[in-house]
Amino acid sequence: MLLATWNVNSIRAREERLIAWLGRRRPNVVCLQELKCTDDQFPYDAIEAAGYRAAVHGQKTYNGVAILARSAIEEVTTGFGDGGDESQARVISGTVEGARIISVYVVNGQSVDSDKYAYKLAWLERLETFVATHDLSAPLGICGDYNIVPDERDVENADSWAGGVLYNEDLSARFQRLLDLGLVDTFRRHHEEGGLYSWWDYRMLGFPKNNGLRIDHILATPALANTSTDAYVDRDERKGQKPSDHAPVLTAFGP
DNA sequence: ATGGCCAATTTTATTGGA
Repeated sequence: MLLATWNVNSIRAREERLIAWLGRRRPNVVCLQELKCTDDQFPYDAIEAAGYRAAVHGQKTYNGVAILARSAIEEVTTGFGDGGDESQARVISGTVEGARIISVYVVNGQSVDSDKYAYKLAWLERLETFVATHDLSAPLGICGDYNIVPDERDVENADSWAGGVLYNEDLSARFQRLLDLGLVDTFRRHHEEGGLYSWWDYRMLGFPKNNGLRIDHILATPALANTSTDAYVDRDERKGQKPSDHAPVLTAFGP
């Protein structure tokens, strides 16, 4: 099973590229983030024509997450369901081919002294609790834009990012806590080296200079992760006309 | 040393992204 995650930065702006990419890569399951559209604006027809089902949790202007799959997506739920704030569409879950799949769009945080960063930290607490409510002995993939740089290998210019809302010791510790629950960073399982990123700033020649961050992650329970055979960033999707500022990250599982 | 983006909406500016 080929599992992908991609922050498309507006699915309407990216529709043409997304459809072409689905046709080329044919992933079994795709977790999308930053749809930036409501459910009724979602391009269901084009995605269906490409051979995919879609479970969508949209929102006007901001956020929005989805799961695409070539087979049925069952038991779809949205949000954390923990009684907390569900006003931002950042989580959708579904079961595909016997694996529970969760698409997450973690809060960015804007600046460390902002209310948004406080919300990010509280949201990450909820994510940790949410993960722990699952059967972690079963196949589970939690994929998305985590807005966390796990460690120094995952940032090109560490000095300029250190202490910010994406890269600091507290966030790295929080990411590690997710791994300590039993999740595996499937990309890291196949790449111990640094310098491999999933996001590059549109500005200041970020991509040509490889001034990037690895913030999009496919985490999986051992039942799934132990079967992974390959993981990679599809850097070609950051090139050419109208790219998202994120490239897709993919992990292949199974025999 | 600095600039150099993109998308949606509130649109000829503002907000947010990372």
